[in-house]
Amino acid sequence: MLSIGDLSKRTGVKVPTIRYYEQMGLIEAAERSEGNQRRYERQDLERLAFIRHARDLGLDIPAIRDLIALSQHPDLPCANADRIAADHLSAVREKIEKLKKLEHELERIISHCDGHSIEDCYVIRALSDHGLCEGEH
Amino acid sequence: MLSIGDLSKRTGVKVPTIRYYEQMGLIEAAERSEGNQRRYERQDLERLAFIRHARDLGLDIPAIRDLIALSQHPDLPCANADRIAADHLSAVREKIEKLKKLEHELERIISHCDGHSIEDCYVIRALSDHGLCEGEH
DNA sequence: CTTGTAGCTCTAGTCACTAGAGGAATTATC
DNA sequence: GATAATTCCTCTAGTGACTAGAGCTACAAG
Repeated sequence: MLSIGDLSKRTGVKVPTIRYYEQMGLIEAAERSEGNQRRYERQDLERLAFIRHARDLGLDIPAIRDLIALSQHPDLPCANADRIAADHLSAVREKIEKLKKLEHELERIISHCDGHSIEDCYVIRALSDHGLCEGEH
Repeated sequence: MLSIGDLSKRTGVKVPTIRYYEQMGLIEAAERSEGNQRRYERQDLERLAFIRHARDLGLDIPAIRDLIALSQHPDLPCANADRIAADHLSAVREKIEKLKKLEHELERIISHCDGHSIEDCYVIRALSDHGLCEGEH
């Protein structure tokens, strides 16, 4: 039987976050000690590690809820789980594309600035005048 | 003299967002009509376009506040403005790196899944068992 | 038995908006 | 000039995934 602090140390998920996940329905409400403190078992450890892992991959809570639900029906086809992952992958790729555009624009603006006064500062001027930009954003 | 709606149409910034920017101190409190409605001038249009542009580049509100303050001292050196942009560029690059790692991990997980049952689903298994991952995350 | 740590609940704060309620002002139409 | 439609006002609360803090209780060590 683990306390919430033990669970936290073993999974790297902070104590308030564990309580938050319980509230969000990602983990079942834990059993309690006589003094009303949460007590966990190995099962909960695994569940929380799963959640942690999915969060690290950037999945949001509704997606994780879905994956947990799916994982409890081992006999179903896994197309749905694959779809959740694939959709997330698309979203990640889109974000990368957007950020790359920003990266290039920022590089360009910065490299154009000669570093003298604000009056001539290309950073400020580029922000003031969209016409100095390349591409749309 | 423009109404808030006119300003919104011309800059692409939504009406409530304009009011929000006023509240955040990014734009000065506008003059009011007799009936207490905001009235704007060309100056405000330019300021708002500047803000919009900076937000599109991903700068946060405190950074924009700083840039606005700087832009009002044309005689100062522009090192500070450049630094804000350069710091933001670093942050953008870090995000890209993190997302690329996620992208690869997701690709790997998805490609390993044979698409049959949840029981064997690599997506679910990879989440359950960190040992199946490459790299740290 | 006391002290210190860890636990409990509940509320509010983060960021940059967005949505909605309930009411007043302005503009367009008749 | 009356009415209707649209826009505007303020204020509050909600978003996601936590995080911080207040005020209190439980438990372990010495």
